[in-house]
Amino acid sequence: MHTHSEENYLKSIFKLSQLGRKKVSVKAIADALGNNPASVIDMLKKLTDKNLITYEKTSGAQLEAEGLAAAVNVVRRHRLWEVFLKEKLEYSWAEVHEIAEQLEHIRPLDLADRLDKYLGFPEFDPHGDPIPDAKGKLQDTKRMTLSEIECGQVCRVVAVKDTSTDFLSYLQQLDIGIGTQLTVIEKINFDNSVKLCMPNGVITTVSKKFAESLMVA
Amino acid sequence: MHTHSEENYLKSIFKLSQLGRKKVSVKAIADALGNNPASVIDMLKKLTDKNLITYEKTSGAQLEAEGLAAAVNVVRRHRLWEVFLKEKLEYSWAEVHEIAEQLEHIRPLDLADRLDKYLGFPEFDPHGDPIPDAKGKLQDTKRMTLSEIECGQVCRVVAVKDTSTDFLSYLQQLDIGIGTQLTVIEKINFDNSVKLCMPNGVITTVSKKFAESLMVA
DNA sequence: CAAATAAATTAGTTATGCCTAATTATTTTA
DNA sequence: TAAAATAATTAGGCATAACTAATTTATTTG
Repeated sequence: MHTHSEENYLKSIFKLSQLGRKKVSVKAIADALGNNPASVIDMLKKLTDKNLITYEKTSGAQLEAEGLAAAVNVVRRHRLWEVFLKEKLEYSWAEVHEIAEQLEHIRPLDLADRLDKYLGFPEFDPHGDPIPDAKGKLQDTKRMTLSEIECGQVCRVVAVKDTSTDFLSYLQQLDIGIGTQLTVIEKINFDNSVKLCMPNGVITTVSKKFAESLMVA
Repeated sequence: MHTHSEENYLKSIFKLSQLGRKKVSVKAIADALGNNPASVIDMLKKLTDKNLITYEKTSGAQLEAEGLAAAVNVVRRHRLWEVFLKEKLEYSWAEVHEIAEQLEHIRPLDLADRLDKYLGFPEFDPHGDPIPDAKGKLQDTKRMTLSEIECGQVCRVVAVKDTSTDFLSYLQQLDIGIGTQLTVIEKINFDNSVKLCMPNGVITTVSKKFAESLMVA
């Protein structure tokens, strides 16, 4: 099928396009993969030749049907292996990702289906992300505001309700953006403020107003 | 640590040296890996520079301590994954090898130890080959003649007791050599002849005399 | 033992997938 | 809007790990 590297690019484009706009910039991909933008261009050309993506100079990359299917499949394999590593081999939440990065490329494709069955068809990976089914259908996660999330739950930012500069710059200051994973540590009854754990482990408390302005899934 | 390719070469050298002499020829490695002899030479030089093997022009390759340890570790990982694929994912005897070829390279090394524990510290893989323990110690398999093998058991040829040309050329004709896997299908009471299944699925019947001349493990 | 055969080696090539440095486009922003 | 900053692109290179073709070294065998 596709090389490991091609799969990694497709996965990155998929994840980035899930967040922001449809067209994914070269820089975004380069940052996501830790590669040089020049290398990204090389690969985008290759993926275009294979009809996996649409890409024209200066515009961003966008997945074609076949590329999308391949990307979702990689995500599926990745998340299934994460469940395996966590549930069966007792790896911690933090360790599973890196190992799954390798396991996600193992062939044949029916390996994922067997693993899926063996694991009891899990719907979410250890990070709370939904696992696409064998047909590539992604659970559509219900969107809600951060204020509705229960204590201890993990969610990720999917949109903002308030687009004021004040709110956006505050988000930027907190290093929260579309896609950021947030864990709700505590909900303060007194004023409905919410204590959050950031992906890097930093703990922040945000106000009720803030929590009601952020859409998560 | 080492690249996938390096690991594959080390594993090959290990397996080949387990059978015949200590020094493994370029051609043997090339045949085992399906690579060109020229490619093998390139890699032998690289492995020599890394002190993983000893290799001088025209002589064969021999594993150094570090290379041996790495090779045994790859074998261990390979066989553990085979057990997983067979026992947990219900793959057939025949399918597990190819998939394990990929899985054996996944890092970190402690993945194998966790898998080992999870599988209940199995001693043999689905082909009947012993699984090295975490310290790299290989179960020393007891050698016996083919005639002593029970019905249904899998074994592999480790030596010949009879070195006559007649016997050796008969072996060659049957395509049986050192390392060949044999499955004992049936033992005929009448004359103690043995019905064998070859790795390619061909069924052959051999005499008592033959079975007593072949050392297996 | 010398010719024939087989094995080992060298030299040069290729495809992947990455890189740096230099250049060109596009956005920002003053 | 023009200069500055950021992003995209091109050109050229490098390492890995394979290859082919030509050559040298070893081993068989007549």
